[in-house]
Amino acid sequence: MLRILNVAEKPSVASQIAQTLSRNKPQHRRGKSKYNPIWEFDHYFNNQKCRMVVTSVSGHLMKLDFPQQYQSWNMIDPLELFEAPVERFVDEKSSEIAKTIEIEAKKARCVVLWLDCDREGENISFEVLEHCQKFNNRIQYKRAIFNALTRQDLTRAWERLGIPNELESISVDVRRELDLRTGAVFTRFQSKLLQNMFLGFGEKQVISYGSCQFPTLGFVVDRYNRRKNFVQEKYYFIDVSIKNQTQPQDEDEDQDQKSNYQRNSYNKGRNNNNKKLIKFDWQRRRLFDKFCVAVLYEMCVKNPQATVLSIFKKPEKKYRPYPLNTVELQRRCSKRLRLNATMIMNIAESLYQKGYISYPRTETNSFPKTINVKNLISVQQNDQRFSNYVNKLLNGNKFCPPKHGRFSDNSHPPIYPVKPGNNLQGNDLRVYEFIARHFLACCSQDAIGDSTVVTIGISGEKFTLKGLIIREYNFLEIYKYERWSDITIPNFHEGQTFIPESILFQESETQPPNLLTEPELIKLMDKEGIGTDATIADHISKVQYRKYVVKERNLYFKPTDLGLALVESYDSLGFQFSKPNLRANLEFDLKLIISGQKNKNDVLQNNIKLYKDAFLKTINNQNKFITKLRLYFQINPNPPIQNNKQFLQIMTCPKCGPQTKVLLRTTKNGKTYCGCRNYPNCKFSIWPKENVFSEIKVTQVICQSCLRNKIKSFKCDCSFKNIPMISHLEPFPYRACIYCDPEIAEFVSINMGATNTNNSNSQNRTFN
DNA sequence: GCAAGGTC
Repeated sequence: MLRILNVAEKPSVASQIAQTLSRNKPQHRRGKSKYNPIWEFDHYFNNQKCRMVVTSVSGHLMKLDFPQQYQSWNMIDPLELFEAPVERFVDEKSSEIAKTIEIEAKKARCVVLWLDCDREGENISFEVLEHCQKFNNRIQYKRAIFNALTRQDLTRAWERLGIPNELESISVDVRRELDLRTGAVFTRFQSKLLQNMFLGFGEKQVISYGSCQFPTLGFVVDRYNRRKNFVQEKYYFIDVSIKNQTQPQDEDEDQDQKSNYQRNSYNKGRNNNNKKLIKFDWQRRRLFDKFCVAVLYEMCVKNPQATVLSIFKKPEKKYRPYPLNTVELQRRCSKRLRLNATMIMNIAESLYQKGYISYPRTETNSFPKTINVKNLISVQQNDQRFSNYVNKLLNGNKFCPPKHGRFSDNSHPPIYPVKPGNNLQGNDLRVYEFIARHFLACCSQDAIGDSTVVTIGISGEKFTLKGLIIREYNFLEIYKYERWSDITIPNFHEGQTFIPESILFQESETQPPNLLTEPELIKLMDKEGIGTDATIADHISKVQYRKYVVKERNLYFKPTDLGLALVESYDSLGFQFSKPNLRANLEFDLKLIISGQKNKNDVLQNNIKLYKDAFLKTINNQNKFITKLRLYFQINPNPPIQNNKQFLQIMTCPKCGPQTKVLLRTTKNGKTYCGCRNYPNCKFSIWPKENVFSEIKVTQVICQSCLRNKIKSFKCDCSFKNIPMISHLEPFPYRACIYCDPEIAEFVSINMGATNTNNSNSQNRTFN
């Protein structure tokens, strides 16, 4: 029978597809990975009976990385990582999943790719496809395109299978490669520089750079600096109050008061408790010109009679929230429950695994038509905390269909509770309860009130007072995370006049902004496109883990010296690493790749050039960079390695050919030598007997002697053109061939390593 | 020992 392999992005989706298409009768068996089972059932494909095999990966199947010879931080110049080859291979962590797919692909005629319908999903599609084709090069393939995991969507996707979108996938390849290269280059560079040059950094302390980490850090630093550099300014305003629960007086009730105002700020109620006063807002709010406010104030005091100019009444609403997506879950829980985003996501993940809530990684904030929200509401009927309210929604007239937000990931619905959370405890309970209350709130009506805005005039100045009477709390009854309060004010009528309780000349100062809180940071990252709903929490954790940022009082993010030093160092060179622009520009380019307006290589090469130029500039201006760092850290008087000489290219490798360089290197024991970049594949190396390599320079001179004799016999194609010269030999500079000059031979030994020739004498030969 | 993005 025709056998079709179906692969989803995660086990839950595989299960959903199998349940739906099989009409709830799939057979279940274990795969090689215990987390990714296989479902089987009979089905029809183009009216032909087929055997469906449905399984899943867990996110990306493959990993992108440099080949093994580029893994050494000590032996590889970070600069090389801009051009070094990169390899895509099955991630060790996914090896069992890959095995399942291999086995099933061998037996299948066709693979249908049910990966999430987003950029990453498109990329994973090609990873899965490539892996299938490796073991079955005749396998056919199709892409299932679906917007939700509903029967309707899945069935339609099955009936109208398409092809994977290669451009979308390519855009992800570009992002991955750039993130890898730039991350590795700058991480190694900064880590080594700080470890070697400054005190206080452990040999293993990684000072990472990442295209999302740095903007995240940048947001924190930016707010910190705005606060630090804030200049307080005095401002002035007029404060008009009336007595609370006092009916306004008629104008001629107390003529004596007027004369009192003329003397000074008169406060009729000064013996009363101030809390009993109701303050009007000055329509000018505040002015920075003291004299100006003083003049206006004097006018008011001289003629303090207030006249009610207008009374404006209108209904007012407090809007219920949109259906919950991941970013809002993190932002709101972080704000209201004071949990950090990583913790929230871990809890949400575990609630999802235990079946309490729907899939928690979603961008979608509107419910698809296929989901009956009333059924979801009824889930909460048995929960004592919610049963009364649920009753009002389902049996009263309090239900209102949720609003439609404008975000969608075309795959997952908003987050909602799936079963009652009666047994939960601690933070699990708090997060669950938030999700449940939020869900019920978004199925409720907006809160309704009546607002009254009273405007009065005193000597030409206007003051307003706003009152609010809440008529129906509606969603606020269940959503305890938001407040809306009655503001009771006395009754006024237009044209009415009265003498205020007090008119005061007030001065105050502008306040610096607070340090950044986690909900604010989440909002900024989301807005500026730093990270995704699923990774924002990771980036926030990472900048703390890396000690760039600390959280104070479990509330405010503050940059550390390290965080500030890094941002300022790159800033001093004019690089916007800590700003969101670079990432945003890349995102823009990726969209152009997808729309076919730019090609992969252009974007890749342009961006590599951008970062490479920045890196070269960083190295060439290391002093500038280091000067900034010295403001925060002390120089290590005994640096372990001469960092700047670490990666000098000495010559091309006589064994590997002109593409491969021989580099100046240092052993763990601090001994300097030259070694082929291709180590451990090539063991060619030059060992000085004394430490004579510190001044090695490369020349373009060809050694005629070598061409004719010894070297050639070692199959070292001596067409290499570079001859090191060693400076401490007289006359300076001493210029000679490192291979055949007897003077040099006294100072160096050359290890050719194992060669492919049959000449066993050629191994480990020295020059003596 | 490095990134960001999927995911368990």
